[in-house]
Amino acid sequence: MFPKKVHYGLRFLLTLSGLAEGSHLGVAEIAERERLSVKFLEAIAVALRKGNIVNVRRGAGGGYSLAKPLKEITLYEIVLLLDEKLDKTIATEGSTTEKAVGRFLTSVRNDYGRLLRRVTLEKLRNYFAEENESIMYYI
Amino acid sequence: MFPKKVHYGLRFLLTLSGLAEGSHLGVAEIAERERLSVKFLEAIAVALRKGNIVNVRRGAGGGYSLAKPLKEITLYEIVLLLDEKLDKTIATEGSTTEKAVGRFLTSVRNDYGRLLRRVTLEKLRNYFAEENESIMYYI
DNA sequence: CAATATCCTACCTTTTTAATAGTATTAATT
DNA sequence: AATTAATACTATTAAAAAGGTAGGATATTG
Repeated sequence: MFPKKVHYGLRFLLTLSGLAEGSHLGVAEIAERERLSVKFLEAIAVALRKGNIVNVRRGAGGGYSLAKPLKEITLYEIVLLLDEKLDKTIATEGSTTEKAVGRFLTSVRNDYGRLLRRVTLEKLRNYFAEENESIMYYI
Repeated sequence: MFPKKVHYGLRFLLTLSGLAEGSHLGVAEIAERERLSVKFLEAIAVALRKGNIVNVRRGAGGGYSLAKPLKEITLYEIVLLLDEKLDKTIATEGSTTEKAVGRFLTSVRNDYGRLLRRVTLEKLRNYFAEENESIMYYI
């Protein structure tokens, strides 16, 4: 249902969220930790930067950091930046059936958008924390 | 956001909803009215029949009819039958970030499913009725 | 200035979506 | 029973989107 870009983007942000205040992490480093393609992750990072989700510091010793805490980032922003499907308009022209179906599906898409806007990445962080706890028990 | 199959399927059902009780309409007839590919619409009709959304009468003089009124059909059923994306499971294995992201996105997908289950095709019919009214004014 | 990291453009491969064609099957009508 | 009108099935193809690669340009720190 969600493209890989969204999955990878969330893992990227999750990794950044573990960073100390004021520090940065490079894409190559993150890609290695997460076992993801460097080049593919680069493109995702650029998109997130353009959407003001992350800050960048270019050049040697640079990398990315979160522009705001996870609880202030909604899933809607992420999906909008990394999955172009959401904003392309549904045709509401043509025959009466076409118009009716177009308006109907548009209203559902709007409801879906509202749903995504209510979900923040704080929930993601909670899942992440849980996973790490359960690993702790093994040790 | 929704594939053509869903758009066409809804137009197909909308056309059937105008039918008198006990009568049937062939795919070729519907495809001509709606200016859709006969063969493509055939495949959609078969899927809807397998999902018990429509009844079929094969052979000469046959065709399709609604198996139940529009208000008893949810958008969830239609999307599930005509868009395979919704039921394929999201991976919740691998690294801790992968698991966390998997669980997070699965929960959102479930919320989306609940949203679709609350939407019935009665709303679609209302939009359709509106469109037809506004045409009436022109005449 | 050298090293390091992002940024940009173009390309390639695989998968999915959309559509088409031909044939087999079913059943009503004559 | 033959004819005809309809759905059902299988295979193929074309176009679009998703996923991934490659190389070099650009910026910035040390």
